Amino acid sequence: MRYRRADVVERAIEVLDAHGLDALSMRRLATDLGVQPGALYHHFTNKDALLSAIADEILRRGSRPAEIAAWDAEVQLLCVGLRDAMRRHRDGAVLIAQVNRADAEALERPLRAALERAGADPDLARVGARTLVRFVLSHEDDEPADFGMALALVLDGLRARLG
Amino acid sequence: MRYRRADVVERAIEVLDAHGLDALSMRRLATDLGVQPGALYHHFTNKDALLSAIADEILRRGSRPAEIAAWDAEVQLLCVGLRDAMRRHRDGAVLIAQVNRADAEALERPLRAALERAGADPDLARVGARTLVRFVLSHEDDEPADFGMALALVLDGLRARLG
DNA sequence: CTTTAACCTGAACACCGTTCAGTCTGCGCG
DNA sequence: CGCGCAGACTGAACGGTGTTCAGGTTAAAG
Repeated sequence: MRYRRADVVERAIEVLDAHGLDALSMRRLATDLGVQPGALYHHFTNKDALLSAIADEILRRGSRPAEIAAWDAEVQLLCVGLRDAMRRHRDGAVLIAQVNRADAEALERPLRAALERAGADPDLARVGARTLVRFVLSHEDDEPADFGMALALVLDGLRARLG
Repeated sequence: MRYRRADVVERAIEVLDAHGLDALSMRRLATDLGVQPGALYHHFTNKDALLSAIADEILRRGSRPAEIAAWDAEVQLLCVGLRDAMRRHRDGAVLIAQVNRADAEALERPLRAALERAGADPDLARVGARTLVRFVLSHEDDEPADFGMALALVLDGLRARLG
């Protein structure tokens, strides 16, 4: 059997869901594919690149078309969407947080755009978007009610600055 | 030379500051102490226990006596104190965040107490404290101005609920 | 001076990410 | 059909990692 990049990513996500991020080693994934470990380096320059591809795929599957709504409803929708995408996979938040550390821009962009459209100045939009992303990434394991309460807290803070 | 637990922790912090968390392996630390790797397991049951002891020491050094002040000033002081303690050491936030995942209670307690003293109900105090801790841990590398702005955002959200 | 507990050795086990020269194989082209 | 080629893979190694453990050493207390 010969694989392409996308096949490897898909199988990696299966290993992730079944055994967790700690178990997702290059060797384990290779064995799972019935292939030598070195073969994976034909598809990805290193493990970080593989994890990055997995994160992209997870987020791609979870992305929804933008909706026209009030800015706070839109921000809430983006945050909940991100949270849901993460939570569909074991250790999803840890994985995405790890990748996000290398490329924070990607996740923050839509939130920043929403805040700017709501009238936030660039600094507030940047800081607000970053705060929200990190907030969502760090609340993976919380009860939905707690997450909602915490999100409302941050949104109130933004509301006080946007009117 | 023979060492005690505290000696090992202190040397570990030196290695951390000089070479970063990635370089802080049991072997590296053992070599640095002029000792076999296995010797470290006489002082700590495993690496996590060592990292936990390091985090405790870093936080202990950074702790200050409680001050009597308005609740928001007190909360701000606690957050800034935590941030400062982390930032005194290379990769301090990553290390403490890692340990905090296993024992979140310790860092949240003082904040929760402050919020409860300010009149927050138990749920709000718990969620608020957790949000603040995670917020501080994830903003290690930010400019002080950005950190201040983001903290003000969360504090505003709390103010809107506490009056 | 002896006992005892703390500390450490030396070696091994089972993993990890990564590299690379060489080999195989499926597919399009002539 | 056969050829060539590029993408996919092998097999083996390199230098790391955390961890275990039976046995040896050493400092300090009685």
